[in-house]
Amino acid sequence: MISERSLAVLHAIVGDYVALNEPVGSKSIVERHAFGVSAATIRNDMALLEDDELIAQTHTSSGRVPTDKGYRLYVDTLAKLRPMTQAQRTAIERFLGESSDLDDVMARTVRLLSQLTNQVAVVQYPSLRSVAVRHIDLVALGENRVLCVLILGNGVVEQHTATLPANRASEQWLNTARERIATAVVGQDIDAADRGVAELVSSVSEWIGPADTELALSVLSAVSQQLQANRSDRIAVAGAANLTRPGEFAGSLPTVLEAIEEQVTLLRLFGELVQDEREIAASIGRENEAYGLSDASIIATSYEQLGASRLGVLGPLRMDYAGNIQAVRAVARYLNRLLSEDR
Amino acid sequence: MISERSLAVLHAIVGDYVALNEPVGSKSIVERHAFGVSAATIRNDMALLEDDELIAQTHTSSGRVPTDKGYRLYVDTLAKLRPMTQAQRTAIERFLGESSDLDDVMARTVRLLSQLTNQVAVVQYPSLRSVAVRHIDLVALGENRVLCVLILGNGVVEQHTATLPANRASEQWLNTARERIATAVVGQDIDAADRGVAELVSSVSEWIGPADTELALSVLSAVSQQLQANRSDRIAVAGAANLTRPGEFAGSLPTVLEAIEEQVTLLRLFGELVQDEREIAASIGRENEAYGLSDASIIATSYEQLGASRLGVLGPLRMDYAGNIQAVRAVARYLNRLLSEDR
DNA sequence: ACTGGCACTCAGATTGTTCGAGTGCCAGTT
DNA sequence: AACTGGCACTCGAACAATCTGAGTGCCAGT
Repeated sequence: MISERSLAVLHAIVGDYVALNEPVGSKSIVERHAFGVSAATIRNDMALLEDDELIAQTHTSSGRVPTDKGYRLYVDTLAKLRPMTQAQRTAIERFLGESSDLDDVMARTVRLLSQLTNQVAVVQYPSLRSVAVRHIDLVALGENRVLCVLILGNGVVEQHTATLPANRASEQWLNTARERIATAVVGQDIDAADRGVAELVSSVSEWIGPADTELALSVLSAVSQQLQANRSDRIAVAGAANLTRPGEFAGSLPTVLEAIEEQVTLLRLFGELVQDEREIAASIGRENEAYGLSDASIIATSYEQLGASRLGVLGPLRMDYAGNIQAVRAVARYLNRLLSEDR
Repeated sequence: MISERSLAVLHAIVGDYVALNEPVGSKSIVERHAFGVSAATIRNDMALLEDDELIAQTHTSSGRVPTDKGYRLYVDTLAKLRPMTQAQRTAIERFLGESSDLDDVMARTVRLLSQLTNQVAVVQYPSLRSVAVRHIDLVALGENRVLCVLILGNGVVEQHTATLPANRASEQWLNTARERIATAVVGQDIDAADRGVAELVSSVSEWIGPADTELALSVLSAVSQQLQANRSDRIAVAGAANLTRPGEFAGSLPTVLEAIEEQVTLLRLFGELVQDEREIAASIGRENEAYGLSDASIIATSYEQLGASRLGVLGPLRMDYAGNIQAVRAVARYLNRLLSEDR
């Protein structure tokens, strides 16, 4: 088992290393922290920590550096979170106030988070699953295309075009179809709406002439497809420039940039990471190996009461975990308030 | 004036430097290119080129490297464009085929361009100015908010929420308003539609009870605002990882990443760059100084017949201009076809 | 107008040397 | 048993000295 003081030493090492970006040695620890013991004693503790693979030396004889495992233990034993600085608070406050459409809110939020943490910030768009369909529209579009527009309770507008089979849909035909679908769908949440559409499909011949079943089916399938592909799988990213801070992602920068651009990766990662709603989750170094992000740490949480959407930051192993956790939590809380109040 | 052969030497230097990423010397030129003359002669030509500041040496005695001005002349005198490789052709062909909504098309196009060029690709969303309004909708949204949805001829859906003054709009009231606005707007192009709305505003008291003028005005202003803020000012970016190719953007990487993220910058740059419709434009090195992109070159063109929208690539000074120009042109042409055919 | 030859320059690689922060270990102290 | 001081040792970083070779400018000769 790890002694009380050894753990304190670990914390000191992580702290100093994050602050100074240099391997930290026994001597500098006694200087910078008021342990009541000598350097030699610290060295012994450090030897223990090294046995447990919590810290490592870059080469024989030079200060220690936390390992992934060390960071992990550090985060897990992180008790007191530093309160946010005044600057951070006012930044969030000032950011409050005007909000207009969802895209705007997302863009600003992600930028805010990135500035607060000086890392890459990632915000997933709110999930739509639990939100009601407010309006549906079918608009004829050129030859044989129909545009389905879905307006959701939280102000999100979904669009999708469906290609129709040969026989064209008249304006009037579209009107009846729209009406019919609307009654089955409006006011329902996404899942219920989809079930409603499914019923329409099964009873299609009852409400439409047999000649047009094919037409109706293709429209319905488009609507259903659109309901299912609820676009909560969009994300906003900001602060990529922070990755270039010298010495951070030396070799793996391209990989990280690719991962960020490849939104699917991020979505999977976030999805897997944030399992328990409401909790802050961290994934450190090689824990992200599967996503090619072994050199990065991710701090994330979910931000809708209902939980399906995520936000977080991505940064180097050597990051200010305490501060970033705090910032992620604050922004999530703030976004919760903004989204619920506002709609 | 510059001699025929000197120009050829410049082309050789640019070509070799782009290919090898090493300053190129007189000797290596005679080896790699079939000039019928000796190294010493080449040296004389190079001295001339250097007098004209078209090439420079990194230090006394070591090969020459093109200057910004050299690249510029190179691009301007680029006559024969290498035909696209077979691989590139098939990539574009394969990419053809399924297209669904605009977001998808943009995402795929930008990725395609990035892969073809191995640079950062930028595609501005199609401009909406010249496109007809196909449908307009007003949807009551919570307490005192109204969501305006605008569907345009090219399949783009615009959304915007308007906050109403105290007196709420009934569902029925919205219906009449919608109808009225629709007749003024549907079928018009954006500009005409905006004029239509302006007329409605000036004659508002005629078609609405005086009690509701305030209400009507706020809705109309929202619609107008939305028409004006035609969102052609969105852009899609891909291939940021290409910036990390070793040795390319050594110091300026953060700046470049910031510029890419700051879409406003890119939009301005593109806007200024592509003046003549249909033409390929290039901006090299310090020509981009105003945007903090002195280390980058941009190759861009416009891609809608009507010209307001742009696409292009951004890369290091030392890039394959001929190939990239070719790729940009091909993708623009392709996108033209796709967008016009399809809608 | 072009060429061959020659002296000169200079970045980059290679090697050697020194310096010092940091370590492990052990005998001694509390 | 826990801590401390001391000591020999290690090894990267920093610096200096040296060497190498690609490349140049220039000039006399074809």
